[in-house]
Amino acid sequence: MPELPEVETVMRGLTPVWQGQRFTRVVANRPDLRRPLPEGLGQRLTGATVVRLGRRAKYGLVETDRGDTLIIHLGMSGRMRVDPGVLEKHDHVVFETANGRIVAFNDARRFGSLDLVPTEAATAHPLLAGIGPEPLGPDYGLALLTRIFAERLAPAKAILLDQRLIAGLGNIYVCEALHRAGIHPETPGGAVTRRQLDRLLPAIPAVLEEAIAAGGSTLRDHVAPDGTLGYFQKDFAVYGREGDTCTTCAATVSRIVQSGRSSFFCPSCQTLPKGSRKA
DNA sequence: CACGATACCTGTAAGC
DNA sequence: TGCTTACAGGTATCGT
Repeated sequence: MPELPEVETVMRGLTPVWQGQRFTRVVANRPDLRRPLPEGLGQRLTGATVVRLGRRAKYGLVETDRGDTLIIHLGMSGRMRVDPGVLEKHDHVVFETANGRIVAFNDARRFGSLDLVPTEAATAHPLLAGIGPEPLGPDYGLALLTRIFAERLAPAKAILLDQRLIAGLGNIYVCEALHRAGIHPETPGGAVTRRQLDRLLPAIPAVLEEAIAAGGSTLRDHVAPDGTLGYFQKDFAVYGREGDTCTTCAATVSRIVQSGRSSFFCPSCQTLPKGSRKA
């Protein structure tokens, strides 16, 4: 699930709960998620104070005064439940802080992961080392888009999903950004026109920032009404709207499958450039 | 190297 | 109602 905006929202929601707080108890209820949990996670975190919370791509980062950084990935179904009251199935790791707050990492499918590494090694961590520029960061621009699309045969959809090329985009926001830019998801990267790139350039940060704003607005006092952080409702133009009317024109939204994943698009707004063939 | 297919795991909704 | 199937917002790995 969680793509860049959801992870950003989760970390912003956790900030007032954890910032400056000391972990008093951290309990893992199972030995692994997608991968084994770090050895001695509870012991290593207990007594440490959170100095900073942040995000890189779809990874949440929690830096402590012991020089360690907790790296959180929510996978497809991961959520942070704040002050959950009663623990539920799939509350795999439970964090208690000195302010009496409780946060449960809940992940039914266990595609998520947690790791704890020295802060100076965090950016070199295998999970983070190969990740491309942040679309809301200083290295994002037309030069980046031009570079990642140029001379590629892979479809535009696959290029934007590739975390090594650009960070944080997932299935929803790629579909939405391509729709705004008028790019058919099967357009080979190298066939995307300059005109389309000019539209994509503002479309990507716009869909992300609008989603962050929508997530933030669901966080009344920084925690969603049901105590969970990780999912929020947003109205999408094409994602999940197969068979419905396009929000921009009168056409019907289509769904195709590309490398095993659904792509939603408007066949009227999003066209293949003349002369190009589907990737 | 670049790309697509598959596996990982559980829950939910739709179809029969 | 029950059983079966398809699908879900991600990514690592293994083919071709």
